Amino acid sequence: MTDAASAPAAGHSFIHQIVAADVAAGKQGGAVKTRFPPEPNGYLHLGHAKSICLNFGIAGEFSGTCNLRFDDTNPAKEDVEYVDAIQADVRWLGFEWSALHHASDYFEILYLCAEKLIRDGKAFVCDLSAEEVREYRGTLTEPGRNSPWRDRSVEENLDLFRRMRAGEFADGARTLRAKIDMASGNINLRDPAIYRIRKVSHQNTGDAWPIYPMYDYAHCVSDAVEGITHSLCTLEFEDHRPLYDWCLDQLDVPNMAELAEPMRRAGLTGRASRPQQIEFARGNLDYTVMSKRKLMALVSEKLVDGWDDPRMPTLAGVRRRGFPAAAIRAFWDRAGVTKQNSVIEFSVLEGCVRDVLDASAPRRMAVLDPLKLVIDNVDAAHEEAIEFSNHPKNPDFGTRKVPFSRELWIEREDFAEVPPKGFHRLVPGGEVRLRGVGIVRCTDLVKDADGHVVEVHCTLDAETRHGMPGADRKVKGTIHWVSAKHAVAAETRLYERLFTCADPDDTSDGKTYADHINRDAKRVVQAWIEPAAAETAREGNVQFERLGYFVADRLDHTPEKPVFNRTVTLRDSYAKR
RNA sequence: UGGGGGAUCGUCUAACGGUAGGACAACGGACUCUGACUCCGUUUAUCUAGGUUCGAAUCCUAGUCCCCCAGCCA
Repeated sequence: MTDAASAPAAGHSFIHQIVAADVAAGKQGGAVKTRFPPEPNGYLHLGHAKSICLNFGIAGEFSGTCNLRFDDTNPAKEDVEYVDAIQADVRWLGFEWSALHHASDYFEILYLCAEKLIRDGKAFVCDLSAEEVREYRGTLTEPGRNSPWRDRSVEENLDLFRRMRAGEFADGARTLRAKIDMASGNINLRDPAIYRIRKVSHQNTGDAWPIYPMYDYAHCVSDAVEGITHSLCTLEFEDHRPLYDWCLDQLDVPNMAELAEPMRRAGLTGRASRPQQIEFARGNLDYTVMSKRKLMALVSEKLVDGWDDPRMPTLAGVRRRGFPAAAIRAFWDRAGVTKQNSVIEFSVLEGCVRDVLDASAPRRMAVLDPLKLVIDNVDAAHEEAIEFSNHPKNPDFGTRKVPFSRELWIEREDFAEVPPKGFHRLVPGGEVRLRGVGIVRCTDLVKDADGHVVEVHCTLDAETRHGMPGADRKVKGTIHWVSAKHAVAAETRLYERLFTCADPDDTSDGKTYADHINRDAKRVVQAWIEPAAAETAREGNVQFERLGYFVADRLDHTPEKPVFNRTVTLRDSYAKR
């Protein structure tokens, strides 16, 4: 990251340019304050990670701050389980918020602002039912009609709104609506509801409020009272921006003296701002789904083993899969930030994961599909510990001892009685190097009644032992192994992509995402691993040489009963042929 | 046929009137006690049509295609 070419793309995004220009012009006193505002109604996924990286990234680059704010204005959908999980996920991703807030902490402020709108004749209490409101709204091509309640007096509106707040009316009986323009081409401006009656207990405020503010109204005010300068959100909010601006222009939050005390009570110590909303495109990935509804369905229909299933694109899922947080961050840097809808290939993410893991994961040996290899010229009682380096390039990783004996497990696919063209591994009469040991020649096979090879015999060329003068002799292949006597049994969970097609959201062929689920995306295999691998700490990444990167499961793994999840395979230019 | 956005290699992105560049993918090759890593090389792009200009991905005009919006969800 030393030159412009390798600098993070996000650093040169159009948003970066806007912010840089604002800072240079001294807007907002040159301050940069952002926020990541999830609704606590589900787990965070890779798409959220883009927003997190962007918001915290921009704040970091401009020496600003970034808040975590729970956009919890709809108690019916929200739960503390999610507010806890979201905090854990943001921290795991590697970010620390400047302040933690809830939109619900601002209910009093929001209420005061609504009264101001009413006093200024900019909002009214509407008695229309939900269906009636829909009828009055018009359509995309026809203007709407004014509500018959639109011209109530300020006094009546104030009285009614206070009684809404007092809980006098039933759910859905009335709403508070902004008085804007029922003929606007932008439907968001056709007198949108800003408060609704919902006698539902809230995960943060309990039963204190029978009315709850709507997103468009609550979000801009929340941004303003937190002193946010740049409010970054996704493209679908572009036509909400006029409403965002309308509310703030009517309210002039920074100059509302009556907010000083409530802001202090909400833990807000800074000055309010006049924030600006900037929209960017969501980040989509192929071979997965990212909508909360579909992820929720995968969990509730038990198509996966929970929100943190390693097949899930949730942050909890990719974490359990073994994707390092640094790889997720690098991925969103590579993907960039623009206003173009796009679907990024999963291989870009895998590339980032391999980059990080190649540098950071210690090497170990494991055999997933064992075939017995007997070295006839090694004594049956022979045991030795061979020293292996833990990383091929970085000596800082140190070394470990790997036990070696007469009988080994090798990978079944590393032996072929009739080798395909280009096969570099063990064949009858052929030679191959046993990693760290020396060159062996296959001398014999043992087959079962069905003709399957169950045991391979070979002899070790003593001159080629590691450290011996003949060790440099070239052979085409090197294979990994585990000493049968010393091997530790481990459960390995092999994962592949969750969907069989690149765009599971595409329903043009009459199928839905559920029809494209890859039922074989999880395979559990009993493996033999070298003793040092069993000692891996939970959530520790390793590379099982020639197989892939694996992570010791953060919940189930113990040195006695090791459990590894396959994070990603190694690139394999042979398998592709 | 209302409003708001967007179109550059297969994918993601850079360019801010001056050599269409990078990453990932793919394909070759070198190296290798991981068919990994690393290194080298190759293929492939400005939605269309006009216009302005010495020069256009960029500016103008007219089209085309794609995305979002009619919750008392966010």
